This record gives sequence, structure tokens and C-alpha cells, in this order.
Amino acid sequence: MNIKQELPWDNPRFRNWVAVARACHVLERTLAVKLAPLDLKPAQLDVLMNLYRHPGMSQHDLARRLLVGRSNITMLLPQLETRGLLRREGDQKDKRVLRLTLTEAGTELLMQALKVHMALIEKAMSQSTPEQCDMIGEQMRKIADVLKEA
Amino acid sequence: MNIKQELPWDNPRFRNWVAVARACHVLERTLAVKLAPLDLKPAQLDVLMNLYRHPGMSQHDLARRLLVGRSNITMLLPQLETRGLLRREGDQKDKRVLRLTLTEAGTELLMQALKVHMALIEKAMSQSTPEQCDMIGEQMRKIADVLKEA
DNA sequence: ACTATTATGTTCATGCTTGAACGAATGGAT
DNA sequence: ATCCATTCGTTCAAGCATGAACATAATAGT
Repeated sequence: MNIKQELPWDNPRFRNWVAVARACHVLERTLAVKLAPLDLKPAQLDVLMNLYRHPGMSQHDLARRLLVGRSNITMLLPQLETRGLLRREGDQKDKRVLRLTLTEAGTELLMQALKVHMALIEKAMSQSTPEQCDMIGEQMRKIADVLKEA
Repeated sequence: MNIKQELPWDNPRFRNWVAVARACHVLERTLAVKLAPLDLKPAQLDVLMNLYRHPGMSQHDLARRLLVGRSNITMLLPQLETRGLLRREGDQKDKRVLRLTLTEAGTELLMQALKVHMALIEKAMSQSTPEQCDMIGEQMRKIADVLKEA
């Protein structure tokens, strides 16, 4: 029984990926804390960001962009809609889809939240040179692409 | 009203961090799928890995390592203990703490799971040269450190 | 010795996310 | 026109993670 395979902790790729995962986890958690005063969670911020950049999205498109299930969106939106941060309007052509758009209030809250988010990311990424930063982004996009097909 | 601040999507640091977060998310999700045949979730794998490397840990130590709350550990362990993957034994010196150790079965299952995990990480990180890979790990460790104090 | 403080683990209510099952709307094939 | 398959959104039950409140044990101060 060859149970003593090459153990991962000695593998640079493994060790380094663990570092990536930890950094993500910590930043996500920190963001949640810093966002609390705005009564906003990271997932909700993601929604607002995507609607700002792509007004008129359907819920399905939004789900695919956020890499979550459609039902998640269904559970997520009513809170934001009730708070008057976004609108859901039925599409005329296709009566199945709901088109999503930010309201004024939603845009304003988003800008507040972005200040917090940006400050955090600045703090994190200012450790790296611009070249390192770009390289990291490039590699990560490759990773996402490679795994998407898996 | 200076609401039109410098918008983040044009900021390299922001764009690149988003890529990091997405890559993490995708890999985590993929890992969950590939781990399903072993009836193991990523969080449970993390537990097994840490117990393998640090036998005799307390639940508190484990929680700090995994960056989760203590109650999370309490909810997580019984499933693994019932399956005979680990043991919880009271410390003699300090009757508050429970010392955690993997069983034979736990170690064996861990090795199975590590094959899956490693294969996935190999696939992801093989996109980068060893130098790039190390650099990424180094930067990420810096980020985790910087944010820990925040 | 006695009290106050701290540390460990548990319980519980809450909220988030998921996946499966569903209804309604659309589009295509015959 | 009529099925059939597909797509979009919803509902629901289940599993996880969290934080607050708690009980017990250890420790420090007096």
C-alpha cells in the first residue's frame, strides 16, 4: 500500500495555493466586518457591482456571473428590492425574464461600499509592485478558465 | 456630490484581486464536486489535513488555524468522529480541552482526498512557472499578514 | 482561601447557499 | 397546430457557518 505518496506540504504549488485560499478567506471576512455599518454583506455588494456595470441583466445572467445558483439570486434580491436599492421589471419580449436595474439609492450605497472595498484591496495589494499585481491577476484568470472546463 | 470617484474597475489592483477571488471560488466549488465520491466536503478535508500535520491539537487551535469560529468546529467534528475518522480525548492536565487525533481510517481517507486535491491544484497552478508560483504564494502570505492586524 | 477574570467547548437561533422539484413561458420539430 | 425540449424564475428542505449566551475549568489577584 503506497499510502505515503509525495506529501503535498512539500509541494510548492500546494503550499502556494493554500496561501491564496487563506488570503481570500481573510479578505472576505474582513470585508464583511467593514461592510457591516452599511448593513451590507459581500454577496450583496457583488450584486450591486454587477448591476451597476451591466444594467438590465436577467437574474440568470447575474447568477452565472456570480458563480452561484439561480435560487440563491431569488433569495438574495427581495431584501435589496425592499430596501429600494434595485428594481425588477418584467421583460416585454420574453415574459419569463426579469430585468434588474439599480435605483438612485442603490447606486449611492454602492459608491459608499466601494470606498470600503477599494480601501481594503489597496491595503492588501499595495504589498505588490504593479508588475507583480498584474502577473497575479493574469495567472488567476488563467486558472479560472482552466477550471471552468473541468 | 462627488459620487463619481475613481471607479474601481479601472483600477488594476481591484481588477486583479477580483480575479483572485474568482479563481478561489471556482477551485473551491470544483473541489467540492470532485470530493463528493469520498463523501467529504472541503471544510472536512481541511480538518483532516490539519490534524494530520498537528496531531493532538485542541479544538480551539484547530478553529484558529481554519479561520473559523469555535462553534463551527463543534458542529463539524461529530460527523467525522462518528465515521471513525478521528478521536477526541480529554486532556489530563487541562480538563477543558479535547485533544484531536486522526485514526487509521481517517489517515487513509485523507490520502485518498489529497490525491484529488493535489491533482486539482496541479492543474490550476501548472499554468504558472515555478517562479511565478512562488511569487504568488509570497504575496498572498503578505496579504494575509497585513489583514490579520486590521 | 476567595473572588474575578480568562479560556475551552457547547447550545441555540439566525441567515446563507445549495440542489431538486416545480410552474410558466419560449422555441423548434413534425 | 401540437408536442417536446429548453429556459427562467420560484419554492422548499437540507446542510453549513456564525455569533451570542452559557457551563465548566483554570488562573491570577488579593
